[in-house]
Amino acid sequence: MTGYNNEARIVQAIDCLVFGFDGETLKILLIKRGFQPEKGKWSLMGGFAKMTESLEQASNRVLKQLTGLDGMYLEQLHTFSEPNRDPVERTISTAYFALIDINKYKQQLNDDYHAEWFPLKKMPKLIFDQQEMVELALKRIRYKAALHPILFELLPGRFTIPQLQILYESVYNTKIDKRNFSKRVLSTGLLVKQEEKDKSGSKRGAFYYQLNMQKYYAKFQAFLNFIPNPTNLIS
Amino acid sequence: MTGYNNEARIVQAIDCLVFGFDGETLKILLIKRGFQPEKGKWSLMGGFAKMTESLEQASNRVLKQLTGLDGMYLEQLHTFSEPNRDPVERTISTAYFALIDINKYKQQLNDDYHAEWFPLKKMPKLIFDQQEMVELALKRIRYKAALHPILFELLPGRFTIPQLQILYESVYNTKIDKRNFSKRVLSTGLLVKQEEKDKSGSKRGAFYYQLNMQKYYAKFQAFLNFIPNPTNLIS
DNA sequence: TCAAAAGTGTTGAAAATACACCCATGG
DNA sequence: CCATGGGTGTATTTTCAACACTTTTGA
Repeated sequence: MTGYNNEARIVQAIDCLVFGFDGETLKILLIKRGFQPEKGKWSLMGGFAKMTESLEQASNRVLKQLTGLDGMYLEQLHTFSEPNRDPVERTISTAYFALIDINKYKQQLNDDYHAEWFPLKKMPKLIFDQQEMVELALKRIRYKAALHPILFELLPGRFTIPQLQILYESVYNTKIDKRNFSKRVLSTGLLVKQEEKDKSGSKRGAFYYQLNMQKYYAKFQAFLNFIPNPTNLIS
Repeated sequence: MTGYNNEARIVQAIDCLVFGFDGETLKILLIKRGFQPEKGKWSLMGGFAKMTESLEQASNRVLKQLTGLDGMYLEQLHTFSEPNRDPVERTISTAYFALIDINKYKQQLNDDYHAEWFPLKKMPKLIFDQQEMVELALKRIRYKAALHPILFELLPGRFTIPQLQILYESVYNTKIDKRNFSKRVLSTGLLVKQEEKDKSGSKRGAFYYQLNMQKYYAKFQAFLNFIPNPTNLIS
């Protein structure tokens, strides 16, 4: 026996949803397709699984090509398998989402793929079922970030509490009381106050914080509360 | 252009993790493989995606074959893609888990697949990476059931609060105070008290409850609390 | 000196926990 | 009549939400 006889063999794709935060708003990285079909349209960065690599390896390979980055936060989102989702040929695609520090993103790779960051509200229409992928990823991020500290993946190694608050506010499209917010995040014990201040955002300056990586890994799976009344937000 | 040239084509499998509750403990439905490879060993019920069906359709097809049931709770768990996970041939498998009312399960189908329910603690070793699938499914169920009312899918249309409590206790392998438990579940507003009692478990009898399906669908995504101190349980 | 953002504390309300006794009934 | 499981209430603690003023400093 050298294989499964009589079973269909299907092209297996991956699509990568890359999110970043520029200090103001959550953004997604899209490429301008340089090939058919849908040449010239905006799309997610994708690729195909090779015979000898896992889908995680394929995603990391594609993300490295696109961003120059390794070892970023990457999570399997969902596998999309509608028979007609790809007009070229029956294709099954597993979507992954990545959260990166937008500052580490390698600008010079832009040109190869004509990649561009889009605020989610200004995102162009995407090809195939990619719109659905983005919506699902946003839901997942909002869900998970209400309970787990994933949004730190979007920030540089040092960040201020006001920066962090703007990030949460932009992800949930809401305003949060700053007194309660800082109490909540500091009570997790994940943050270590630095001596230096970030003077770029104000005259007085805001203290930098860093993640305590020990506690970050230890508490990642715990239910923490980052968002007031999450029940009201996630419908 | 009639397809993607030069891309690998891979056999796409699905594996179904079927969970049930017998009033005492959470169980999983396994089949005894009647074919190679690993003939005679216990395994999940699986199948292959046909060219013209989605993976959801494939899972439902396979589950109908196995259990005789339609329309059960079914959720995509994860896609497993290690190149060597299947010794026969490179195969990618998307795992789905189903929660069913064990009483609706059609016993007569047993014989076709030599299917059997196993308490999770007494589960035999499974083939390939199926052990990993079961562990991941359990994690997902525990996670989700702490916040959302999915465990009702395991119960018959009418059930008592003591039955429900035993279910939660067995899923989380813990003891819960019955006064606080009934307060918690009743406060969700999801349960409708019936006039009749279940006399099978005690002389006095326990009132039956039914789900208010309107509210069940409406509140499914909300964060409800079914478990005390979930942070301590889910590590 | 003043505009603009950072930082901090208290109080009341709501939710969660701990805990123990009475009830109904079949045998 | 009694053993067994079903059902319920309260007091305490903890958590969450609402809310406003002072500090710093570059321009």
